Amino acid sequence: MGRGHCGQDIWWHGKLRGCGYRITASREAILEAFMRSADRHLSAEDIYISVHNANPGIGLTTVYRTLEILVDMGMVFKLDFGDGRARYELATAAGQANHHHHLVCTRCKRIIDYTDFIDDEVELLKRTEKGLSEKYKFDITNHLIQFYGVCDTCKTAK
Amino acid sequence: MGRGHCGQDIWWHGKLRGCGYRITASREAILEAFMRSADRHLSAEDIYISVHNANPGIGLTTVYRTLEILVDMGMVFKLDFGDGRARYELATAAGQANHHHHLVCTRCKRIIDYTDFIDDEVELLKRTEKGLSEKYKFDITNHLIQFYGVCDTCKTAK
DNA sequence: CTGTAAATGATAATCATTACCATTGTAAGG
DNA sequence: CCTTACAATGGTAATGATTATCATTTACAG
Ligand SMILES: [Mn+2]
Ligand SMILES: [Mn+2]
Ligand SMILES: [Zn+2]
Ligand SMILES: [Zn+2]
Repeated sequence: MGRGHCGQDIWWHGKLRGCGYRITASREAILEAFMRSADRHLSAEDIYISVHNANPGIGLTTVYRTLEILVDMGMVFKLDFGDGRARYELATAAGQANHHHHLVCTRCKRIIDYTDFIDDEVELLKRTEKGLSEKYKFDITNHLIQFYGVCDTCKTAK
Repeated sequence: MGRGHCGQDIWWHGKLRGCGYRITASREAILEAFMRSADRHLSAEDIYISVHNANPGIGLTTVYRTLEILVDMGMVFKLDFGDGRARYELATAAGQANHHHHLVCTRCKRIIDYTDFIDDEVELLKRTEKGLSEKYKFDITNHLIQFYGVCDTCKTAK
């Protein structure tokens, strides 16, 4: 298990190592950028800029490459909200603290992260996953749930 | 209500007119392409090619433009499966006959349309939509549900 | 400390999607 | 059935996010 310069465990070191990846300054900086703004949906460029403050040497290519492996490993979730660029957020499995789904305004593209699940929602998802994985022999690792509609602002704006 | 050359009603004429759009040969050809392969997830280029057989004059630009208005009108659903191009399918509301969700293999990108468990899901979705639209004042028009995992083939191929 | 393969970054290439603009076609009104 | 206004079209160029290349640097096993 990796340790930071103050001695604390770094949770993601083991994950990277376990998949045969090396621990590098770029990867650390990019993960930190994610944790610094855990509430936003970052584009590759957002991360590139965010990382540049503390570490100007990191190139955009490395950001893309790192994002790809983080997505493959399941640590980061890649999202498409239809604005022409991919968005990324730290992945959280169903049941974890800040697991959430999305409410997308098709008019103004505003995104709302919601966690107000009806209690049954998690329960049903669990059952659905079980049924699907049995019938189709899939190992299900994640899900994406988004509701589309028109937000309050866009409604009243006519 | 529009009528075909044999007298039958054309279901989508009214929808287009209702939104102030004109009935054109391109739009007819594109809708027909969708109906001709209702089971696939077509890219803009797929449609362009499909349409060219019967109507070589239609340009790719028009395909993109038509897709955009069909998506805005809610007749077509735009999907992203992470292969670098948008995919489209005829939209079906929850409750309609062939409404379905997706099972996506993150390894080989295979997509399975599934309708199993839809009844349970639809019931819960209805309640969730109601709760969300009240709390966030959204008019919800659609939803996207995808499960990600590793398919049988990719598992055994290891 | 060293050797080796992974990782990086600058740059060029790719390629899906959009912007432009001159031309054509739809359909409302007479 | 004509006219007319303007929506729609299609060819082409431009855009912009993502990838590919390749020479150089770096992590880390031994
Ligand atoms: Mn989110
Ligand atoms: Mn489908
Ligand atoms: Zn809105
Ligand atoms: Zn697969």
